[in-house]
Amino acid sequence: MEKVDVFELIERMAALIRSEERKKCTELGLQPVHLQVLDYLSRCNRYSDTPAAVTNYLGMTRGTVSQTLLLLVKKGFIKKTPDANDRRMVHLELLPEGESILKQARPSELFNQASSILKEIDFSSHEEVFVKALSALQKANRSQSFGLCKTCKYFMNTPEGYRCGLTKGPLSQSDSEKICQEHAVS
Amino acid sequence: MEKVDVFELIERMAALIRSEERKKCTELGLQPVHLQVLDYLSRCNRYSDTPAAVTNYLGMTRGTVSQTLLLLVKKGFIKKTPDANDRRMVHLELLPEGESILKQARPSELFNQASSILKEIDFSSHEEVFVKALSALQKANRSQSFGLCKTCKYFMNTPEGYRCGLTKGPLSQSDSEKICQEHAVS
DNA sequence: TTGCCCCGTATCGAATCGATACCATAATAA
DNA sequence: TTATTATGGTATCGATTCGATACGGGGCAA
Repeated sequence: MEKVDVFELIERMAALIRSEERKKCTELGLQPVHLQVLDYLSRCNRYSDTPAAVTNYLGMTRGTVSQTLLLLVKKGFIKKTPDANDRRMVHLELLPEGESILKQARPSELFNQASSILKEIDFSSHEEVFVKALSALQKANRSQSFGLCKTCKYFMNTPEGYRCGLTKGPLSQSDSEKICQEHAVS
Repeated sequence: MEKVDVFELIERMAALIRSEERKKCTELGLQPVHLQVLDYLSRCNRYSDTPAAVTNYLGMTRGTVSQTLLLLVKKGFIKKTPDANDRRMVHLELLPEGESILKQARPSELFNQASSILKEIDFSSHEEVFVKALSALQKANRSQSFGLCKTCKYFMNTPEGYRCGLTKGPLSQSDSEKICQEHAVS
């Protein structure tokens, strides 16, 4: 765990997943936060299915959470039921419609593609698993044509230095390690 | 890669990182999207440092991106420079202030803690690396007291079934695998 | 030149979000 | 018991964000 920072890799994967989710969200007419709330509600038990817990977990204010929940109720994704013992409290419950939206929003094709890419790879070390997992995600995401410059099929290593075969422009070491929009896999 | 879904684990880690970032964001008076833009700009080369690329990458509309960039310029985080050849285009550049904010917003303590936890663990299989990485993240995040019920120090396995030592309430199998707000590590 | 496409911006309206104030209930103290 | 404080949730307002639409200006091809 010394050469590569595993959590740096995880953060990169998280960013990739985030932007994928964002696209799904706009398709479904939701904000990313709404999905996060639904996701949380799908994974909490009866001690943590309250607005206050959502507030703590997501780091929003109570007022904002209250409104978000109002919206989710109005859309029919969740249900509120008062607590039997403490009448200040409210329990939240994910309705089938909410689960369905959640399932739609999950970038499952991306994951499936990435999984099958990952399956065919042999690993020599544990850090490598993360490296390969990230690159599998990036490959699976290639439809959007974003990726690291030096993994692009137009990337050329000439005697005069790195060069982009598409634009013919020279590339610095730093360039080659950054994201390019024109990224293509061979 | 059959028993546990690696990307399911990654998604969970992503969610954890997201909520951590959100907290940092509100502290810094920014929206999560702004950080995502800054992060992108720190990792793109001269073929992808334009508003259009940001638009594609984050899945927002051009108008929204334009406004976001306006705000980031006003705050002194980025700089715009027109393209020399194509005068329709604009190149974006992260300023030192922007890099500094980005560095502040990154949940580095969380990662450091998680890393050191992870370092002391032996792995028997490659999938296990992901399982342990998630649990390391959760442990490092314990200050917020969220975590899986069955990993809590109050979790009890009695002859009559699972039970919460804090509330004395019985727990179903499903309960025990969900997030609890009162989660504590021993 | 004309027409067309692309990049970026401006504007408007709907929605989100945080701050503040507020109400109801519970827990605690007097 | 009553008073006080703490807690969980809501309502309202203003600032901000975001998407839709329209627009201007530059490149490109016929």
